Amino acid sequence: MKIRTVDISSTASASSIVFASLRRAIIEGELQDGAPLRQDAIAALFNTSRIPVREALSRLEQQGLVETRRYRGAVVARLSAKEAAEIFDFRSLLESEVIATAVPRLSAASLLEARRQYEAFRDSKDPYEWGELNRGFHYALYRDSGLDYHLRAIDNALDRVERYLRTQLIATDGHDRANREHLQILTACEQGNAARAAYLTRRHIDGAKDMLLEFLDRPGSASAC
Amino acid sequence: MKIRTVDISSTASASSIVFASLRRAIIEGELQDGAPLRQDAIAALFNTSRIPVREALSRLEQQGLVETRRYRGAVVARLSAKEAAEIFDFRSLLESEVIATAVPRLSAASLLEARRQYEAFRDSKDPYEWGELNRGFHYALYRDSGLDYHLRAIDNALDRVERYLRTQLIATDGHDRANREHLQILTACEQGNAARAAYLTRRHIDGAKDMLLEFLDRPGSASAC
DNA sequence: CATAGCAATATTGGATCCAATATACAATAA
DNA sequence: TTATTGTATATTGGATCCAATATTGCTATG
Repeated sequence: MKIRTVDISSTASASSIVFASLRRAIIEGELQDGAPLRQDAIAALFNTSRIPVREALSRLEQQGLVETRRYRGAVVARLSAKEAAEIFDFRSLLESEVIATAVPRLSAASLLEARRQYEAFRDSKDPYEWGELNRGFHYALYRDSGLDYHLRAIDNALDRVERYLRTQLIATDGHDRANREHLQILTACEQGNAARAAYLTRRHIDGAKDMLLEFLDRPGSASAC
Repeated sequence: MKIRTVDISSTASASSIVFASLRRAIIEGELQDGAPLRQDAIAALFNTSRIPVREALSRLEQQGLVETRRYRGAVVARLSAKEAAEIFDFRSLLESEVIATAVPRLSAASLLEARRQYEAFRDSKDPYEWGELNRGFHYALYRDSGLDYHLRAIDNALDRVERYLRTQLIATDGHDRANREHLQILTACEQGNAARAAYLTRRHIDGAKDMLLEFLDRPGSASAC
């Protein structure tokens, strides 16, 4: 049959919808650090009961995006400069490895997709799109590595720091710089130079870390965004 | 006051007890691959309702230890040889980095603890202790790195493969080999040789991966343990 | 006899209700 | 007035109940 099908058994449950929405709200910075997450309030927002909310919160906690204290509720997880720095180091290590694995296997389709995402990121003026577009660019260059477990770990790590990354991109010339570096990485990939792609990726992330830390140190930038 | 106190606010909730117990049962291989996890049955075991069980299951799913299909329930997550291999590569990358960071900061207490754990692992005859003792040894050498995020990722990765590791340790001379390698790593750490500790750790994990894959390929060993 | 259709059962997802705990605030005593 | 105690309210954790879906087994029909 030639009809477009949907796997109904995998339609979203209430708890997965709440989970996805809260996750997005947190990584986009809409819910600020330390903001309390009241089960009742969230349940009311989604017109559901507290049960799916609690399930979503426990998943978010497992992922490190919220912190829960018994009988006191959940808050958006805070991130110290030290933790942020560590997560950037984590990404640097993993992403350079992943791209080195991917480059020899890169399909033409993935390269094309990467270029498309590169241009979309370059041309976007909306900081709230940057997170997705940035992920799209890097993911296009990573996916042919076949390292799914690594990719999930990278995604989780990005979830933790994305909002800080955005504030830094907004407040500095980070967007221009990211564009230049993306183009370099893309070029290395197109040339099949895995070592160079890995090196550039490492520098890309290390540089972002340094800029972020410098930015966080700057007085008055603590609670930006 | 001189009374022995307990932080009551951090006593365990039902769901966290169920979570910890199920996690242990899975990583120890007591619950086999693909085994169904019936909410009712588990709730009865713990003399509780299904609510904490569901929360525990959703946390375990987030961690990749169980797979859930809507309205069909949860099963212990299966692990293909390919995924297992990737997780070993993941550990290899992270653990060598972490130990390299830790070595220059290793305290005497941590070295002593590592030696204690090394001996306990060496002298243990009970394969079901090996997992904990192995973690104890490595963790003692990692903890001074201060890389908590990395350590959590390593723990999660180990959770996924520990039961396969044990079957392989039992069925081959893996325990002896691990002991020899542990001693080498420990010695390098005591000598403050970070690069060598990292190199040995990488080889330790890569070697375990190779032995496991070879073991899994061997006909008839598929559903061992 | 094999198979489609249907009913009965099992199981999960979610809603509502109750108990345990924390927080805010008023009352009281030094 | 200020610290302390008691109380009311808010909030979470868990139990029970109901609805939605999957699975199983039976029946009827070709």
